[in-house]
Amino acid sequence: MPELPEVDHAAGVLRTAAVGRTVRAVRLLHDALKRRATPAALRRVRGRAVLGVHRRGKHQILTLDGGEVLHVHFRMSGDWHVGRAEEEMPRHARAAIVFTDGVRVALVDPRALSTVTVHRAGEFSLDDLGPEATDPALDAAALAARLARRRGPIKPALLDQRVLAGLGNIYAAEALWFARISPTARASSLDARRLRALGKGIRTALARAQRDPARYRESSDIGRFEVYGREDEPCRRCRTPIGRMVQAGRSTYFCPTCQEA
DNA sequence: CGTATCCTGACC
DNA sequence: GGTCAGGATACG
Repeated sequence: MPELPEVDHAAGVLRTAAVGRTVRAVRLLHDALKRRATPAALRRVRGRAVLGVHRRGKHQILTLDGGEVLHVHFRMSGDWHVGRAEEEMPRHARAAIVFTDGVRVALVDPRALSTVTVHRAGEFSLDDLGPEATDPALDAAALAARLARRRGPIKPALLDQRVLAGLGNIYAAEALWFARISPTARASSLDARRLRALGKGIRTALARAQRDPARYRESSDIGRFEVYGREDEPCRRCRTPIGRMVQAGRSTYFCPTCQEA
């Protein structure tokens, strides 16, 4: 269930499993994923060694020794399962990378919205992505520049990966709560003080999750988030019941009292 | 800018 | 049966 902390963790799992191994085959097991990569493209990665695994925003990038790139995005519900080729495929496996030594990394994704694509040497880029949400250089001035032309509300702007790479629906809400900024505040109208708070809020929200990677696996534990999913429960700062609204088709949770418009 | 769409599963 | 889900994108 991937937001940035989960993808970062998953990329580490993939790195451990894949780097230094040689691809025997990449298999796509669901029609939705097959639509994005031709059999010919998949054949091109056979026999290639994995040089590295990198994360950029919520993207995972495997670089191969022929310069090809295998690009994976989990979207809503992807995760890796590491096993061996002779084992039964896990439930909801939608793709698998099988290595020549028998190690198999399966992409488990109940909703089958993940993407796996193959790119020839030099033909892959993520140039449209904004700076990493976790980048310490993302100060008030940098945020102001990213948000200057966004006339709409701040919350949907934070979800736009061209503005910032890596922030998702949960941590956008969390960051705004930490920064005490209303999700409806106009993005381009935030003053320097609130931009500083926002930068800090983004880092606080993400760092908290990154710090204890085990915690993200527990789906129902109380206290995992400050506002996300807490509609009608008391705000942890001011006890006002947390509100919920829909912005750009996504749920936004917020405190109507201590997050200023 | 918001909305619809891709998918499946969990829950009411 | 309907609603919702942690993402991205095509479209109006």
